[in-house]
Amino acid sequence: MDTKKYTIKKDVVGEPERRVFKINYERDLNPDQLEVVRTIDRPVLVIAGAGTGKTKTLIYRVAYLVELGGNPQSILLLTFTRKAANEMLKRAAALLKSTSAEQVSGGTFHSFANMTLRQYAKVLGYGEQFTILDDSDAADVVNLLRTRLKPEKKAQRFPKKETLVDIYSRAENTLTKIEEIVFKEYPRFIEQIDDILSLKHQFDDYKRKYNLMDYDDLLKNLRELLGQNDSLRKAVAGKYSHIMVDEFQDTNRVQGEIVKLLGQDRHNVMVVGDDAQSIYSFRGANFKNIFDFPAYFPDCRIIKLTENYRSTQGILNFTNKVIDAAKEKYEKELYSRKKAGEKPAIVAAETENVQSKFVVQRILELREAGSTLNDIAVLFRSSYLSFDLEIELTRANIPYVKFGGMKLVEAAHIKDVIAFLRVIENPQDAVGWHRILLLHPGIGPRIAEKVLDRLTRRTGSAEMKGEEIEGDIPSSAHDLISFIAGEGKKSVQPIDKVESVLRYYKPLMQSKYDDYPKREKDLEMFASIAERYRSLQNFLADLALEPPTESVVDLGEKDRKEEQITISTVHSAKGLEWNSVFVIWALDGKFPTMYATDDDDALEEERRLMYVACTRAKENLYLTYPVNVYDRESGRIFTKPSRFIEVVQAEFYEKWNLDFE
DNA sequence: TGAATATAAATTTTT
DNA sequence: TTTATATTCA
Repeated sequence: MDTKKYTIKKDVVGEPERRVFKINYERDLNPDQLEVVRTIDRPVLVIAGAGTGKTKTLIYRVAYLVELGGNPQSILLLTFTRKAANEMLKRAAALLKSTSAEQVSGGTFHSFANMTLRQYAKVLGYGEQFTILDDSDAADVVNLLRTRLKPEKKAQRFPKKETLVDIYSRAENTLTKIEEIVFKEYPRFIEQIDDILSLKHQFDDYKRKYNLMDYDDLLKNLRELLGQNDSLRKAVAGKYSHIMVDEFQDTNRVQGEIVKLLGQDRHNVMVVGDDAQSIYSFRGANFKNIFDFPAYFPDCRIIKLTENYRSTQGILNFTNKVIDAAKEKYEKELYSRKKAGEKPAIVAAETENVQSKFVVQRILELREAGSTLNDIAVLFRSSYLSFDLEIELTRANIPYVKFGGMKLVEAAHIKDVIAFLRVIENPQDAVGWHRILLLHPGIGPRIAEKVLDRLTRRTGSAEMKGEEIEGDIPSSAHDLISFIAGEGKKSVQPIDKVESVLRYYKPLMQSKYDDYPKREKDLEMFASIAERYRSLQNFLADLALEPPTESVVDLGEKDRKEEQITISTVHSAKGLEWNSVFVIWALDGKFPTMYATDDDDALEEERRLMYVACTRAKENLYLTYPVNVYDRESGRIFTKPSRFIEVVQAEFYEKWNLDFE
């Protein structure tokens, strides 16, 4: 009997002509975008300039895969922020007129790492109920260890705890040696390199001992997990038919490695990025990941998106010039078919307050002219630069949300409450213990450590009882210990535990802070967030990984106001757009910040930051700066506009001179 | 003498 | 708002 071999081609489902799609991809997308959407059988690198419909293309690709019959859960979307991920999923669902796109897997690298590690922590010798340390927690641990080291070292000045954490974090994220980081970035501490290194070891040991992971550990451990165990990597990566990574220029080397490992077997990775918008190198991001991608995946297709749908040609001419001066980049000149529009305006104000008044008045005029407040944003380099403006906005009754800067979970009183919860969840959490012990009158660092010492000796065994801690410690410490022990035993919803903690904490807070009524509102806010959770562990993980992004001041009042302008740091404005954008403090010394002016790489990053800021604008762009600023720190007077504006020829902008009535 | 509290100084950007 | 230093208290 004859047998004949007959093969069904892999991409028969991929042939668009044969299927009827709900979405008309040819009509909605330009040829480049269409190619991105339809290239689903190999790695893809998309170089997408600002405003070129990057998000739209990603959404359409998700929709396309789902329409081809793909299971949404097997699509993994790694984005930079949860805000971005949610936004994307919502839009994809709307496009498909179904909710299936909401099932797409995804989140930030850190949350993905958290998810995976909770499952496989044991492989690495961790317990799966590990606690996540945020930056300031990590700094607290380092500080704890540092003070133990200190007594003999008092003569020399040793790096501050934040500096130490920064050094360690950079080393991890860029896969370089601590020695090298110190040598390059902090030469003044070279002599103390031995202490810095040994402290790092103690830090690592400590985290392991108490089952703690900081942000860097999440990534490092995920990479280790995928890199060292073939079958495990196949199990994790095998869950996904397609992997897409947004904002690839802002990934660091460890994240880059993770992407490689995930795509190693199936070559099913698509990454999107714009080297001109890389603004997170201070966190170890390396836009060279973009250049490395084709080297690692030689079969990848590179697609550039250069048609800009966001800004008028007038704004593009300006922003193209700003980025032109950059040293190393993928060449691409953005163009737009929108009308020429107004040229960007550069406005010199006499003082900071005049600058604020100008912005306020202009906002009111734009509103008169029919713009909604939601279409207006004010951007700045550093969060403190908006203080004066905020006062003027309030005075003029213009509602606003602020992004960037201090977040709810960073406020001291919220951190206190979180520390209580963490200790209840994980009694081994020494950092948490330390913090809540110090809240009690009569307990300072010394006594706190004494108590901790006795506690940790005990926690190895079953439960702890306040009475067992004998000796000369204040009765308030006994009260605290029995309170925690009591709460730990209860099996109730997270919100109930929060309520008990608040009852216990409020008197302490009132004696510690004079402005406690204001803080009580934050606590209520916090409790209402807790209500959404069914597990304390998830609640705490989310607080560390995906905290509410709005700043403290706005959270409570948010829902009252329908229309509001956005004020934001440039970093937090990434990926967003508005009709009218004000960039305030475009002053040399503030933007670029003077910390960057003697470092070429840092300066390049500042330039890209300015580029990101200006490309947020669709129609109106205003750059303002006060001309007479005395900087207390450096003792210098700043008078010149940002050097990034200075290089642009005068024909590409208008200069406005302010006059008074 | 050691430890808690009062006082003074300083502050980029974020998962 | 937090962190290093000076001062006061036990």
